[in-house]
Amino acid sequence: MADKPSFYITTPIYYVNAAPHLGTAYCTILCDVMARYKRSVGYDVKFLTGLDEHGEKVQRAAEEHGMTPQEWCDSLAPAFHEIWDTLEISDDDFIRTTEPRQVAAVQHLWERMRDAGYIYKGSYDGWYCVPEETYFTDMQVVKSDEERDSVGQHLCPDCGRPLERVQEESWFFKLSAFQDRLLALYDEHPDFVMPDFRMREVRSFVEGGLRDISVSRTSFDWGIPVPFDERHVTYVWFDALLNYATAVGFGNPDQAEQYARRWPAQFHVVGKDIIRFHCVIWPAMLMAIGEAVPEHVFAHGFLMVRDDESGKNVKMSKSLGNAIAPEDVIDLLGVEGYRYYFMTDCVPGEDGGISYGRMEQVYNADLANSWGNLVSRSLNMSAKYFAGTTPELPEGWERTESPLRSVAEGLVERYCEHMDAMRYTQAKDEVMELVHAANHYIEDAAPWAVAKDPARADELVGIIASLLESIRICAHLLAPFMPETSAEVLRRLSLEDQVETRDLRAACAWGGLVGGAGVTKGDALFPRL
RNA sequence: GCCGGUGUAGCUCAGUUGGUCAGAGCGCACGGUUCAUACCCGUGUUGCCACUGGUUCGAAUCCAGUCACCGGUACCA
Repeated sequence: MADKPSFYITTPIYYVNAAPHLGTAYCTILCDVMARYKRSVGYDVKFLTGLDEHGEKVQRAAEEHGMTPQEWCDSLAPAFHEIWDTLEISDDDFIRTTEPRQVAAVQHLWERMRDAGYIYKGSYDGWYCVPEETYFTDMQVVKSDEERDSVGQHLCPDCGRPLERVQEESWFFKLSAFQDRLLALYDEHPDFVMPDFRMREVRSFVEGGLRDISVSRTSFDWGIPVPFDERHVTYVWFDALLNYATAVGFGNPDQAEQYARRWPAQFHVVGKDIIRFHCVIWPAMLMAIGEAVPEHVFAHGFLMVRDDESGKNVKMSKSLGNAIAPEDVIDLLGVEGYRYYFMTDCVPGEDGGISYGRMEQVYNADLANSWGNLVSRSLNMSAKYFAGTTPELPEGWERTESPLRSVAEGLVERYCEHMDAMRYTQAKDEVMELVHAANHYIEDAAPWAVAKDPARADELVGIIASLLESIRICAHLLAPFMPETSAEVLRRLSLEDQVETRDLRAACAWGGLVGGAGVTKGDALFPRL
């Protein structure tokens, strides 16, 4: 275990009040594919996801339901575990910010921050909407006033009623002190923020100057108490962001070894709406207490609903009635089709235009017609021509020339290069090239004709063997996207012992097929829609 | 307003440092085939490479301007 390099990847912690939706699932699957891929190339992976359970909104929702905040959170958490199980998410840890480990870590952070001198007490000024019981910042108010042409009136952005000016004592984090160090970080690590256009956005934001941020509240109490000022509870940044460090033992002497091994994280995958917290505030917090900053923050785009008629992308929303739920997609494509569609048809980093029409297209073209049918026709022929088994392989068969062998040459290297950079669409294209080549090869080689001529028996062995070998390799490469389908394909080739790969390059070397082994044709992997 | 980006076949997009760069996949049309999930294979798809100027022997590829669209512009997990 310890001899393998560590790879630590995280999703954001999702806000417990909102049920898991297509966007959170998308982000989590992005991470899962990376986690599975990294395991297959030999990393000791830790994949973390979890829930953000503190805050005023949770407290209020709990009261409305006649529960304590903790009871309320406990009642919502199972929905997340369920959907992640359904979607084959292979998380190694699931953190909830109400857990003792998080409370201890956050309080430890406060002490370290205070000792380092980056915390001071000040006053948080803002606007409060009494009927809505919500706070707004100056910026939010000004922006909404500009939008509705009511400048100077200070109306609630949500309900439009007049706001009250409020002042609240608060602890502040000296974010302003980190401008230069953040810019230096961006210079030294241009891929700290990915994709690169997000890096430019972050940089120009920081170049514009930084303000200190309020990190505690006294107006509600559902939060982690500030250890040296019990009237205050921790506000989102210090609580939520720290979860990534907490989960690997930050501030816990009993877990010093794990922390040393796991931190810093390799990847934080986040939505583009929260990059500032991850790319500015979070590294500044870590710098303040002298801890290492994460290697990469990857910002994914939003899923937009694409109108197949007009070609326009529209935001998903309940009011527009165009929202798509994970369950809807599962019903249409199945879990593996779901994962494949979102991972290979949306460019990570950019907004994805999704539609049911497109889902069907991709599923039928790639999964049913190309990949599924290739497996089907190949296994069928092997079983038919070789009495229910793979052909007996002559000594050194893997060294004989074959059109498919040359397509497979270097494939795993090209694939890995793309996967490492989260270019899933391109990694998939590489694999599909072999799938298409194999389908093409069947046409050229016409094994059904060869099979009719006993004198060409050796030729038939070569054809079927290279087909099955190509399928075996594709199954390995598609496994991060569709783990169960790949496992099933390998099982049908009697290669169940290859399912848990720890050395993908070796697994994808030409020649891993076992001859004379049972072949199961089985049902269609992806029935056409 | 300011900063950044994009504009290439019906759709999604590739096109490195300017000279087979006019491409791929999907969709669609037609033809062929049968091992297979009515699949697969082949052929085709009449594109002012947004517009206008400029640099150059030569630009989708460099420069300037115009138009259109998108993202960012601090407390939204």
